[in-house]
Amino acid sequence: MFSKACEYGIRASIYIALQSLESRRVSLKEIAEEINSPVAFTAKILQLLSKNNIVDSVKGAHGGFEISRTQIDKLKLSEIVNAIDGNTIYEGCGLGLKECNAEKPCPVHDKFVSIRNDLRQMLENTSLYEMTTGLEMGVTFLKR
Amino acid sequence: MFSKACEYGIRASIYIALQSLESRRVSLKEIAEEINSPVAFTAKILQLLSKNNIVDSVKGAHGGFEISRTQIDKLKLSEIVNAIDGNTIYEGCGLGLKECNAEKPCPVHDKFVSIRNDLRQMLENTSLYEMTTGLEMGVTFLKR
DNA sequence: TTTAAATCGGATAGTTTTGTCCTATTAATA
DNA sequence: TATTAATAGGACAAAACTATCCGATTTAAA
Repeated sequence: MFSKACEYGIRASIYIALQSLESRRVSLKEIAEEINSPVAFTAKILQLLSKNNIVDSVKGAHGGFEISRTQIDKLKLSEIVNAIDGNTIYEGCGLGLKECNAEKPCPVHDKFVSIRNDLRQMLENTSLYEMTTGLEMGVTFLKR
Repeated sequence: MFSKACEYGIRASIYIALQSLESRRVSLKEIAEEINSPVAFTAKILQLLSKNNIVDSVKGAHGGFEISRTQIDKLKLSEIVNAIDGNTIYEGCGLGLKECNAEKPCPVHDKFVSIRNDLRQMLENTSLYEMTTGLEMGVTFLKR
C-alpha cells in the first residue's frame, strides 16, 4: 500500500504528536527506538516531513521534533502520505495507464473508483490527533 | 497499489482472454504491443502466469498464449494479483507492523480493515471475462 | 568561549524491482 | 530433414527504494 518511507513517516508523526500533547520534544534517536525504524533513514524522512511543514524541527542541543497542538488537530493522514508518497494511491490508474478516466477508462476503472474514493476519504478524514488517542491507553501500538 | 509487473500481468491476461474468445492464440510480441509494455519483461511475467496456470503457453512455431473459455469465466482478478504480488495488498498492516490484529492493532487498523475488505471482495468478485466485455465495443482500453 | 547534543545534508552502499540480452528448446512446415 | 517462428530460462544491467556514514551546522549550557 504505502512505501516503507511512508509507513515510518506516519508512525513517526503519530509518536511525535503523542509526545507533543504532553509538551515533550523528542529526538530522532528516541523516535526511531519507539517506532522501531532505522535511525538514519528515519532522519531523512523527518527532514522531508519538516520541509513539508508536517513536523517542526529544532536544531542544536535540546533540539528535536515536535508538532503544535493546532497542527495535531488539523493535520490529516492524507497530508502525511502526500508529502512522502504523493497521491498515486488514490489518483492514477489501477492498471498503470497514464490516460485513464471516465471517458477513456481501463477495464477496471469503475471498480477501482469507489475503493479509491473510500481510501481517499478515509485518509482525508483521519486526523493526527485521532491516531494518538488509543496509544495513551495502551489500546493501539506503534511497534512490532 | 500493484507492482508494475502486476499491472502488466493483468493487462496481458485481459488481452489474451479477449483474443481467446475469438479463438486467436497470441504471441508475446503482439501482447506487448497491444498493452504497451516492455517485451522481455512481459515475457517473464507471462512465464510466471503460465506456471500459475493463469494462462496456457504453447511453444514452437505458431505458438503463443491463450486461455480456455472455462478459465476465462472462472478466473478472478484476485488470482492474477496473487500470482504476481501475493496477498500483501489486502493482508498485512497499513503501517508495516508485523504483528497487527484486532488484539494488538496499529492506530489505523480499524480504518484500514473495511477498505482492504472492500478491495479483496472486489478482486475476488471480478472475473476475467467481465474485464474483457468493454474492450470489444471500444468502451474500455488497455493502452495509453 | 568551549563543549556537547542535536538536526541537516551530501555521498555512498545494499537490496529490490524493472528491464534487457542471448542461448536453448520446442514445434510447425517447407 | 532443415528452417523458421515461437516460448523458456539464465545472466546481466539499470533504476528505484531502502539504508548507512560522516562531516557541517546549529544551539544550549557548562
